[in-house]
Amino acid sequence: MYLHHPTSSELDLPTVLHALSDPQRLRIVLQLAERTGPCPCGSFGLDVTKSTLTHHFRVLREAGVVSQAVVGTSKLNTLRRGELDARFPGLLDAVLAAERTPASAL
Amino acid sequence: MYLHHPTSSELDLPTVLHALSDPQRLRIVLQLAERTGPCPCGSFGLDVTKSTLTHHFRVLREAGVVSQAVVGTSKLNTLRRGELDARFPGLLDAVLAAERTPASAL
DNA sequence: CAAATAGTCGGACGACCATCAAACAGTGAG
DNA sequence: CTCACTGTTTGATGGTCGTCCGACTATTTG
Repeated sequence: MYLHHPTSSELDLPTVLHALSDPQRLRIVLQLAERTGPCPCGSFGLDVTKSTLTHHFRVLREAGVVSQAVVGTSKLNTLRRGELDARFPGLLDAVLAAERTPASAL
Repeated sequence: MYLHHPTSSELDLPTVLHALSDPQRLRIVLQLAERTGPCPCGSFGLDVTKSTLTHHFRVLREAGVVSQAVVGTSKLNTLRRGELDARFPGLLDAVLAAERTPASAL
């Protein structure tokens, strides 16, 4: 079972922005950024079905936002900070900061 | 003919990211950032129909990315840099920089 | 007034999206 | 071996998206 991950130079801005434009996926990315190590799909407390979860992680992986490694029965997810920062400097940080700041804090 | 523009605190991250996730709209935003003053919808050299153009500008305006002012027979568009930077610091700049940098320049 | 210009509106189209339910597959523990 | 766990697959549904066409409105200019 091979999992395709785009290389740094294959990263496409509209595709990445689209991957980040969904609230559930944004929640995943934020938690991934705040955790120290790789973590399985089912550990994000999202209120959606397993199949929907699979879908969201596939979108994130194919956009190049997340990398997935098969370990035993789980898929361990990691934020691809390095690649993202190389191709789109500052983008991920800005998105994370924005997501962390509620509108009320203005 | 009233045009709704969301206020700074009404700006929603997924909505803004979605507005920016389309190649045509990205082109509009980039040109808007590189120009000095407000400019009408038809001045971006996009290869789409007028009605498609209307659609894209509505998406951008309703997301709060662009502000539109009716002047005579045109609608003058301006990038809402201030509001965007206030609510999502660094986001617009990162997107613009990313859009300006081709994948080949790595 | 007539023509040209700038954009809108409604309807249509195919494509894609987020979601679910149900059945399935692989791995690890008892 | 069997059960529990993690995630996949398939198929479906309702919704949204980007796009077009054609008709329309409103403004400016001749």
